[in-house]
Amino acid sequence: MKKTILLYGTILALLVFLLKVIQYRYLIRDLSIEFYIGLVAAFFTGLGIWMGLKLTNQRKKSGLKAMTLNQPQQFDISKREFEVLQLIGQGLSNQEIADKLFVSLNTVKTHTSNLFTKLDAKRRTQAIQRAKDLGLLG
Amino acid sequence: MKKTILLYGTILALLVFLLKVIQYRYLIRDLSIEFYIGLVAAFFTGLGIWMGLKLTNQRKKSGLKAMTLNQPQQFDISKREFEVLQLIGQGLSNQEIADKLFVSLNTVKTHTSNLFTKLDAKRRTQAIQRAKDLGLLG
DNA sequence: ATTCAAATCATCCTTTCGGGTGACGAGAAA
DNA sequence: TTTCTCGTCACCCGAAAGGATGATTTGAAT
Repeated sequence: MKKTILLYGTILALLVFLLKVIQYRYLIRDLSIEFYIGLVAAFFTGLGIWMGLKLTNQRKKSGLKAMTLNQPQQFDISKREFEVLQLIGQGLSNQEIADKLFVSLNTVKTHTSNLFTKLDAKRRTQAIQRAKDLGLLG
Repeated sequence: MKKTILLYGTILALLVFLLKVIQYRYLIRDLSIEFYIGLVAAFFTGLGIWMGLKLTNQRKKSGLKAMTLNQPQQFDISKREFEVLQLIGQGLSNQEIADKLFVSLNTVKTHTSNLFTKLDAKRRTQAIQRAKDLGLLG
């Protein structure tokens, strides 16, 4: 980051210097101040976009780190609860989850209740949101 | 997009004009051309970063799958239904959606019913999944 | 003017969810 | 051994969600 700022400042200084040189060498100072400004504006707009992309790329990288799946244990979520959470995220009903995990509907409901408490969610749709924010789900 | 370009050009023109005015009014033209350039550079760098973020935000949501979000109209989903769909995706209950959109609970239920039919989903959690698969939600 | 889609709201009814509580066995940890 | 967590299951009850159907209004298109 410091490198970027330094590079940035250097480019700016160089550009100013370059313009100065052109200015004093060819004496076109009065002819096209607008041209200069337009040039600088266009150049730095592009540079800004580039920087913006770089910044978002870093965010994507950090997002990918989160995408490498945070461990549910870090949020007091047990393995079984996490299984249920994943199935909820896939849009399954409690009954379908129960069938898929070979347990009773009541068991699934217990797990979901605990999940909602631990994720601070009131609904399963909210739980999905929370889980994704926490990097627990893709 | 055209609006953005127009706005952009307008801002640029205004800035140039402003500098011109300052230049001829206070006769400080020779004193600080670097200052002008720096100002313009900083301003347009910020503008570029802002534009870059705007551009990447729109592509960020779709992630690895597609570059742009699909339009809900392509799936016979009306604007209002899409609004409801988005709020569902944010984990809101029907009542909360009704409050946020200033309509009755029954209206929201009608929209959700139509959504489930159009998305071939049985539950709202499933609808979220389908919508994301179709590139309708981030 | 007529047609049509969208948005709105309603009623009735069923299913699913969610909260609260209690219980019991297995295994790990103290 | 005792304690504790985890996973399992049950019951009750209220809230939320979902299905089916019909009605009204408004705005846009024909």
